[in-house]
Amino acid sequence: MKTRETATVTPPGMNVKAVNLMFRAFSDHTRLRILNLLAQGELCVCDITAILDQSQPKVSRHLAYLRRAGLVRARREGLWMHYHLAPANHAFHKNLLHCLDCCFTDVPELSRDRATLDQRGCCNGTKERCK
Amino acid sequence: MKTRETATVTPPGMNVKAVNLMFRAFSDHTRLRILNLLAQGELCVCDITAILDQSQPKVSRHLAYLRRAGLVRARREGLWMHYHLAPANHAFHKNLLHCLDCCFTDVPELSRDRATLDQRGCCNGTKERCK
DNA sequence: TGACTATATTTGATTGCGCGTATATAGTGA
DNA sequence: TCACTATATACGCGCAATCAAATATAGTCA
Repeated sequence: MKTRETATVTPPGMNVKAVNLMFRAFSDHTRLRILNLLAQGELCVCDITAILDQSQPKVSRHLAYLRRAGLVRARREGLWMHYHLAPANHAFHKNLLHCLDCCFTDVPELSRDRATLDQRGCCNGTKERCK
Repeated sequence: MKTRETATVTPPGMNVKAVNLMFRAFSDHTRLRILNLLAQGELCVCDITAILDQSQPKVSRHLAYLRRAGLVRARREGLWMHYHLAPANHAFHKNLLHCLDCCFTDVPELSRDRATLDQRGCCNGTKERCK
């Protein structure tokens, strides 16, 4: 087994280092926008790239960061990598996800991103080449 | 009026920048330990310095950071500066404070700090020179 | 006023982070 | 096998954050 998925998941008993890692994951403009989108449901990289209007390497780099922090998980389907939020196994993690659902509804940039997602949909549904 | 206290408080309608500032404030080892202590009640700089066993300039620098982020407030009493958590005026801010109260009880380093505070007390009570 | 104490800030070096660019990898289909 | 697509990673740069040490500020008391 080459994937170290389980090793990167935050353990139930957290230390300060793991806590910092999660906070840092939320402390970046682009990563916060990505997490906000994934809170709406699973998306592939090309969707995120298109909605955020950011370069593909940049988005991939941040997704790798979020994976290492135990905040997102990936699922491969052919060429596409689908990302979704990792289930929270700690009160702290749950609390952060709660922010995405409830506390950031009035942050203009994040609601704009959600609106873009709504009207654009995700290529996952159509299985067509990414717009 | 020279103090810009009100200008640094997070506005009710938050933008991504303000959100990042708050997350960043929680993303540092020392600052997280300070916030954890202040969640137990008001403390002066010499108390924090002694409990965390960190240099005074380092603690003051991080307290200034937390003040700029709108997370703590200061009150002068003679030579002593007393710091306390700022009241939360946004759901997101409330949620972060909730982490200090509930989500981090099982983080070893933070509970150790709280235990040290309990047995040592704060110089505020005795008004004596700082140990 | 001057000595003393608690706290704040500056300085200069170092480290970490995010970026764009280029390149590598992995899967598909001919 | 080869061409193509989606995604991931390596490299090098510039900027921001952190630190220790030194110094400045502000308040107290004689």
